[in-house]
Amino acid sequence: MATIKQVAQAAGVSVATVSRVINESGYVHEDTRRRVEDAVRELNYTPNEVARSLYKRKSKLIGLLLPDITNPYFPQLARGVEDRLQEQDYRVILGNSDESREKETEYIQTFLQNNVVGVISSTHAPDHEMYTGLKIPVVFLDRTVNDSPSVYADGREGGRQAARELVQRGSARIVIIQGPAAVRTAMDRYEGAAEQLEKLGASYQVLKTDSFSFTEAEAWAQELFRQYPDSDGIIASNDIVAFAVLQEAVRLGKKVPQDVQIIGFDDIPLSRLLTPSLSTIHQPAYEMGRAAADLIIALIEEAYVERRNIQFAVSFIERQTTRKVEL
Amino acid sequence: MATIKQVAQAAGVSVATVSRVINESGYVHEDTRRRVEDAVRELNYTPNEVARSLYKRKSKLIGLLLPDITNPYFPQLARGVEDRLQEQDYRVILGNSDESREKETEYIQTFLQNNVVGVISSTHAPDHEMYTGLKIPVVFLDRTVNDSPSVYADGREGGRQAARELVQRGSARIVIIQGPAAVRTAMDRYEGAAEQLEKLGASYQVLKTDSFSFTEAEAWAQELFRQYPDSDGIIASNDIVAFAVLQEAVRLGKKVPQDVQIIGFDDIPLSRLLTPSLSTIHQPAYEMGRAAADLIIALIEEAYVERRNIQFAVSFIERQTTRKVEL
DNA sequence: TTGTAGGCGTTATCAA
DNA sequence: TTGATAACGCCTACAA
Repeated sequence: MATIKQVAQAAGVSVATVSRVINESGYVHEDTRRRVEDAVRELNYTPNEVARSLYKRKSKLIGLLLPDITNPYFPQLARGVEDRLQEQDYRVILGNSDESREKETEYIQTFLQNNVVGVISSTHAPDHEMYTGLKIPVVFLDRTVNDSPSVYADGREGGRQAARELVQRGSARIVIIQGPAAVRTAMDRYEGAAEQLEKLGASYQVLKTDSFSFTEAEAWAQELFRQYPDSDGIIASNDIVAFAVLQEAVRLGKKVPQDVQIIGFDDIPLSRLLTPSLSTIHQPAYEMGRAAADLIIALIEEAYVERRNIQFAVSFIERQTTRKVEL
Repeated sequence: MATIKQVAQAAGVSVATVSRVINESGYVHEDTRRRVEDAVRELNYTPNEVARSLYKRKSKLIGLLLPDITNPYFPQLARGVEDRLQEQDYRVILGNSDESREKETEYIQTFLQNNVVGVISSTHAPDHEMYTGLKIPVVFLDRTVNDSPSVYADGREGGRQAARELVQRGSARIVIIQGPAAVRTAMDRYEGAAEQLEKLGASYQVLKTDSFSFTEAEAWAQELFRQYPDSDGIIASNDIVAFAVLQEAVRLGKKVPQDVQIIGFDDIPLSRLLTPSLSTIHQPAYEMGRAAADLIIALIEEAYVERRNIQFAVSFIERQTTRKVEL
């Protein structure tokens, strides 16, 4: 990697002049500009971001903290974030927190040590001091936070929709699978569903679970039908759990959607390829990622940002785990 | 963020001394060490990695270049890489290349600008000059490369296994779905399968496809049964395609695995939750990610590294899209 | 229009 | 055992 000094030498000017042309700042004669540009090309020079970062006390790096990239919902968020950031010449440092405060703090710390200019986090502890004390902007992604910048989907409405669709399609003994109580979004979905079912005067049961993980999804699915064997409509806490529920239902010889209808949440890419394909509540994850990136960039680059809380609408995606509604 | 100067002042020593204690280098009196440590704690000081990086001309950053984190196979690799790197205090800058040379070069460039000390790449162009010209170590992940450090699974053997298992379970009109010709691993799988089928004297057909994407998987599945309606055994190019094939088979009223058996490749987490669950060739993605991280760290920190090419064994995971073999 | 020089936060060399 | 100080590569007053 060539340095600015070498370019200066090659072009027969001072480093200041080189700096001026590459940053397009200050005056520089057309001729010398050309000479410098030639030298830059010649030496294949690109500025050392580290030196820049040291001087300016800020970088083009943004920290992205996700619970677990392995969970099928997050890659889409990550991709959205990354794509948008990339377009604006920012780069992302990735961290998997596993919802652990300790890991989160550690990452935030090293983000800071690397002069990141902002962080996008999908955390359960948005009001933890590790965030509130931060001097750089933070955007909470997939988390509802009122007084801090955030991008999220309307989980509550999603829950309502799921409930509505199920009832409309004739389920009468509905079970809501409630996700981890600590996860705000999971609770939103649950509350929305419960609220709507009550409003409709439908009876329902609740199965409490405490994680979204692959491995445990199967166990819950079994538990579900053990406790509520005659349930005819399941509102799953997310698509993964819905996959497991479908599998268990089939194993028990139930017909889906005839005997039991299932609705997931998230609309991960594979739910369309499931057999039968999964009816679910769609969250525009990729767009949400992009929006979060947009927001953090705005917060970094602009003095004032109007819309600091961006809510995305969710939508019911009708596929094959729910019955056709009679018109 | 406190600086070393502030710590020095607080401890009543010079920055050199502070540097010595935090780096545990050179002599420093026990008493002053304590004073410094107190100051460090007091001010909550952590060294600025950017300044360090500038001086040392290297960072604790490693670039990770993946085709598309959204493809269910990659998050596991990424997680493995990230976990291991994190344990050794390295951080990862993530990039999605979409297999585009242009994007790859751009990322490599900015990685360099940020003083990354190594890159882990899952590229199709390992011998492109952007890699060969690099002065920092590169590990190719999920790509077979003979003369460069790499971590990969034995795709060829995977293909053979898939073929063997299918024949053993009675499929006689097998179709191999061949992935993108440009993708070495896809070709390995294909060749392994073809080779084994020939060896077994089994007849087979080939359906050529040119990407692994979600959206097109369905189209290929349709194409597959249009061209080979009486096929009774499918070796899919990966699990996603297998998902699509299963879906199409069911749609056509075929019974799986009675009428047609299906074998996937990768063993993405959701294939276990599919209904019927997907028989597939397992690649230890997470471990491969970790191994790649181990390898890059070794290449960075050690003068000589013995095992520069690490091959992982694959294994057949028997689930429900293949018949039980008669003993 | 251009160049000099100081400083960003660290580390390492060299004297003291 | 400790402290000045140069240097890493860049940017920006300020001077010329």
